[in-house]
Amino acid sequence: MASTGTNVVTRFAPSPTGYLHIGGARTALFNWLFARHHGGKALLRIEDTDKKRSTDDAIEAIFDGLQWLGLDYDEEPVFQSARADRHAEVAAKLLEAGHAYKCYASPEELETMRAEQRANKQPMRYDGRWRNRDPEDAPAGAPFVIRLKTPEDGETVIDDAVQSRVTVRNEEIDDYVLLRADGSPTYMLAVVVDDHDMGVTHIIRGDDHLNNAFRQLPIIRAMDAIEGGWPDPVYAHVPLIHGSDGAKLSKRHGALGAETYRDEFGILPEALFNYLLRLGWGHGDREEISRKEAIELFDLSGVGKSPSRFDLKKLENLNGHYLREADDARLASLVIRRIEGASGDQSEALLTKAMPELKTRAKNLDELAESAGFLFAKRPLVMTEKAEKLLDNEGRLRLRYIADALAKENDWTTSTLEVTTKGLAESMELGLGKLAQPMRAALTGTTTSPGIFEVLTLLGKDEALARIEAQAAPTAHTN
RNA sequence: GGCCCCUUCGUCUAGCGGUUAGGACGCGGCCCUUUCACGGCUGAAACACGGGUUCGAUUCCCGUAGGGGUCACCA
Repeated sequence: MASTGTNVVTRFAPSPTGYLHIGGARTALFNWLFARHHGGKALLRIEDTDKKRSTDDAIEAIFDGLQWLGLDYDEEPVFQSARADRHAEVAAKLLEAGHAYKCYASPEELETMRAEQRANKQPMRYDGRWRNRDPEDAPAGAPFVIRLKTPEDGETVIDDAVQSRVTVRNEEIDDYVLLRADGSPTYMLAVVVDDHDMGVTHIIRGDDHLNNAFRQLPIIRAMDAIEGGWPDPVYAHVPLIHGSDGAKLSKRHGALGAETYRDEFGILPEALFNYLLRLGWGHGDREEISRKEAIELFDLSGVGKSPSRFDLKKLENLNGHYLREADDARLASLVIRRIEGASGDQSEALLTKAMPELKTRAKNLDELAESAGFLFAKRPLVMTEKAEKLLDNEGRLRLRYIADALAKENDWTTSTLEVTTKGLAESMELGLGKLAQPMRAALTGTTTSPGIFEVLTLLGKDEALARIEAQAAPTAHTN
């Protein structure tokens, strides 16, 4: 089926040694987008061959991260560890057909070989010492590995969909191990076999695998020679994401899991989706791109060849954009658990009501939660230092007048309150700000908040007046 | 060290022989304004270097420098 070449099949193949880090997430995104763009299939494979480093928690974290980003897959995930027999079967075919051979060199022997190569400044490669040796020479009952017999002459050319034409001389590629002494497959064998069996047509992955492609291709070509039906896949090696210092993003180097962006940084999935899309891929001037548009626009020709650096500032800017677009009730449900003293349907309803005013002022969910704090604060409010300064004698005196005026207000709506307050300011020959700022301090305990009349209505007449009263001078004649 | 890849504002990028080198984030200024945001306007900011090819190079070729990746019975 893969030989028809018309149906696109991509795969994301993480190894579950940790969370879904940001580079993996982008690789997953590109694969998914490419498949969706072409109406093909997006597949998922867990490369859990290394049992020692793979954990169930990591697998869960990866599924969770992908789901959060909205990347879905067309078939059940393939677990590489379950396919060891098939990998061994292919190795046996290669061996039988003379494309592979048994190597009896011990790990210690190979280590000294490398040490010598290093000392002589030679390239460190397996020297093919068992390639043409008579199997009769094998020490009886000694363990052996199976190595691929790679071409010695000529060169291999890959027309990479991102890197364009890349050529490597075949002598650079050594006879690497396919099957370990214990009969288990190596990664190099497993990927090739799995990609073939899954019908993968386009291999989109980080360019740290570019060199691997030249090692994997010989397996594919050998199997194609043996039984046919093993076409070359299209390779697309995407440049890696670097940290702000220009070094490869790794666990030691600030590569965080998707859930960290979600839980700790308060990032919306659509924001990360958009940011990751634009990291390494561009389409003219387009910056804000929806999921739907991304599927329409994405193609490999838009992927750049140079590595990019991760920039949290830009992610947060994008997040602010999506926050403003997001549904109010959804945001309320996301943010409520981040707010002290807020819980239950009533709180959530109030949050939802306040959300249009709050969300223009936040870049992430934490800021959103912080700005909503005043809605749920208990009297007496704790004042910030700046708020305290606004509540000097003068401020408290003004609050006295405001309290008296607003207490008589029956129509507790923003428009009416605005008329009343502005009227009061006028009669006192003060700018509105001279009244609004002390009010803000009294009502929210801070110097920044949504519009003061929105704050009044959100709090309701009783609570608002109580807060103002709590800070107002006892009488209008303190002096 | 061998091999492979990369190089446009600080960052993400547009550009695909002739442009005042465009946009976005961030930064500065102004406007809006009850605070903070949002929004609008605006400013500073880039073709790594050296050779070619060409009437003409950011764009094509070759070097140099710098950066990155990779060299396991890990994946």
